[in-house]
Amino acid sequence: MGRQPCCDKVGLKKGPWTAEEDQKLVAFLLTHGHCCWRVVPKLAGLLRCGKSCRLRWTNYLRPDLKRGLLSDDEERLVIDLHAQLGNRWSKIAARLPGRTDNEIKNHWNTHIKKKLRKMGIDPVTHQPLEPPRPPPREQDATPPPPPPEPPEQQRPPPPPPQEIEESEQEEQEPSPLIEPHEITAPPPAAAAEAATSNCSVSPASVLSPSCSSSASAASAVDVAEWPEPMYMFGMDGIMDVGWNGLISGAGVDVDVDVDPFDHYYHDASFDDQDVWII
DNA sequence: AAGTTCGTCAACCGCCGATAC
DNA sequence: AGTATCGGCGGTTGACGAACT
Repeated sequence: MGRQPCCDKVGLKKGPWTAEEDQKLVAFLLTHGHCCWRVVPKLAGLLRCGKSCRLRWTNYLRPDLKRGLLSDDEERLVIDLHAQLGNRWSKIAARLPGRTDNEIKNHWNTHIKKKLRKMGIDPVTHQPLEPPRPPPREQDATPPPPPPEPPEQQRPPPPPPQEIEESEQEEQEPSPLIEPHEITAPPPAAAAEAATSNCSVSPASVLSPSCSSSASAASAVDVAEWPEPMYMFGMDGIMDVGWNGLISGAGVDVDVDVDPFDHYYHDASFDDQDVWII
């Protein structure tokens, strides 16, 4: 009955990821992509559950992550989108290329909330904050006070305006914005998303040998766009080791002449779909 | 200098819809 | 049709460093 169990949770490691674990996971996903997250940790030699691997990849290791503080423009966009969508962080993140829902959620809770309150704006309703009520008099304290505002997470998000609904319908439009042949070798992030809905990602489609030799395509990418992905490893050695070291360090037999991600050009004109062109 | 408080953010937890069996 | 798992999402936690006393 049903599927096979996700993973044997006994003996699995939890907590912060080590550089070695990052290396193994990145190397595996670069060479094999992922068919299903359940098997990734086993095949990559990690004592983690697939869920943890997916989280680590999507929130930290994905090469297309921007990282760093949100710009003012991004922050404004987050506020606008939050006013329309509420706490639907994944929807908001989908409209900010290179940002994760976790990152936006954290930024909202630690920065934007305070900022809005300082400006006299309720971060939940996006309406002006009510002026503070005068303290209740002694005799007023006896009856039970009216129920306080429910916690914000229990409140339903404001109804999204029509424009969002319409744009979301566009997102669900099955016809692709570009022809499939235009994407011959999606990067792991894209491959990962593709694999989510279709377990047919072949290793070659993620990092093909031809990919490593087509260094000319790297000219389409400003290498300066990738300092953060290097920073993302959070390990000092990676900056010196580079992708080759990263991969070979994990014992993966792949010849990578240059950064594998240099072969991809991220077309920022497609807001809702990360489109990668070689 | 030591102790305490505050802020940040990576990672976990639990839930839910979709889907495989 | 029913059950169990997967993948994804949002809320929360806890470790760590910075700022403050």
